[in-house]
Amino acid sequence: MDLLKELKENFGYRAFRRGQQEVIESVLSGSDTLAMLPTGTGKSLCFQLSGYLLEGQVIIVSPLLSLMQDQVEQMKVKREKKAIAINSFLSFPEKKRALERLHAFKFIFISPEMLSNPDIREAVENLDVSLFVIDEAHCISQWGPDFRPHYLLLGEIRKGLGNPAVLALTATATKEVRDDIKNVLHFKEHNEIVYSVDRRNITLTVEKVDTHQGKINKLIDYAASLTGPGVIYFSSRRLAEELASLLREKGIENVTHYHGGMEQEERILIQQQFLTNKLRIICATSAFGMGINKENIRFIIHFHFSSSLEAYLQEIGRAGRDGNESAAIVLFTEQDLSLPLHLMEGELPFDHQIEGFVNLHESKSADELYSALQLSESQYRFLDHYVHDYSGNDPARQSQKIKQLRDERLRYKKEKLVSMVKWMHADSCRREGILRYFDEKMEDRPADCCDICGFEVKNLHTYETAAEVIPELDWEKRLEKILMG
DNA sequence: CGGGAGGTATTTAGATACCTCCCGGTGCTCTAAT
Repeated sequence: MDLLKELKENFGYRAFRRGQQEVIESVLSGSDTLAMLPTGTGKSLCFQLSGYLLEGQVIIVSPLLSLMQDQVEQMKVKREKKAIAINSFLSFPEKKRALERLHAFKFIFISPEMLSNPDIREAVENLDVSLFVIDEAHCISQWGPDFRPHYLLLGEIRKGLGNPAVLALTATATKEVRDDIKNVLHFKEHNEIVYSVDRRNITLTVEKVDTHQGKINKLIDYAASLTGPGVIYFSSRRLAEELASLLREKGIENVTHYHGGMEQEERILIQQQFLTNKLRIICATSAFGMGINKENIRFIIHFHFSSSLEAYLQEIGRAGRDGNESAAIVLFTEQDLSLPLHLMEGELPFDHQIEGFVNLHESKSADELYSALQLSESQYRFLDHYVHDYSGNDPARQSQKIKQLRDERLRYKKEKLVSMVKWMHADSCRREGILRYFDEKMEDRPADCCDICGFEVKNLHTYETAAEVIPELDWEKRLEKILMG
């Protein structure tokens, strides 16, 4: 088959980007495929073109509603009408109608939660699915075991679909995480297509500061002196808000905050304004990022460091997609370690909660369990998921098993955190450190590599400011469309 | 665990010092009430 010809006919492009052809060839050969391609490679083209060249339907599992809506919308702009997103944006009658005529669609976007619903499963199991795509597949490993356990059911769901070929797409996954993904999805004969995670145009800097106030002062300096669009990451919603308003008080314009506690509409609006250069700096929690396709982000500052090197790489990887020089700066104090540790521990159930749950879950409702054991949502989900795995055992044994699982998970997360902290404290090249973590070797050092290699932020090339504000997109209509489906 | 808010004591009427308490991220979906 002449893939180039198909590319030209279907998309009007004359050449593939790096990795795309290889992925499509693997998918068309019928093998399961795990593709790790750098951000901005055009991963969705891989499953779209493959879909056109295969007989049956394509199911795409996506972690975020906004991501799904966006992809469907983009496909519709390109005159692909046979794409639909099945999610909670649909009203009950809309959902019912969509399920009745699901066979009429070629590309079906869906969340792992929705896909686990028995009615939906029945509907999709009647389809003729030729490709099962998992977008942002690292979520399986990053979120599956506690935050979003439905990710762990995808292997079973695949079986129900008649074992179609799988395409798992991600930009950052260590070898360990890739193995995890393959296990959960029950990979059979497969190809792994892995490209380097190195982003040569992003310089890496870690700055140790003595106090919290010292970090704030540094942040103000950077926000005032760095040009171009940037994102500042925080691990607290309150601080993201406070620092955004402090920066505005200091005369820095077009700054706002963004986090998961805000209204969906407001979040979409901020993304749009950032994309069109009406906002320059976003003070955000980790909620900001996935699905942000902005070419000219010039800097990413971490006011709080990420809880793993993978997450860090995802976050800084949003900079410099246009290939121009960009900066990643971590500001840290030794005291910063307590917050992520605390968050990790609070996410999983404590001993007494495990024991209580094991004893009470059969006689009490979910609401009663929540209040009797003072459970958070993620603690409840963890317990609810694993209590069934050991239902044959006596309560003491059951509790012991669940505690073991919790300890393992906690250890796993702490190890990731420790790798991040060690990396920040290291006195050897930062780029080499990251590449080593991903089992890569550095071939060729870029000129502006990292602070250890002699790079100083003050020498950062002054960029052409993206002064040009992109003409008013009709965001209100867009917003309405996204919200109304 | 650390930072911020708010209260109290101290010392002398506005401000500082110290204590205690509280809070802290990521997203999906369903249901019930409006």
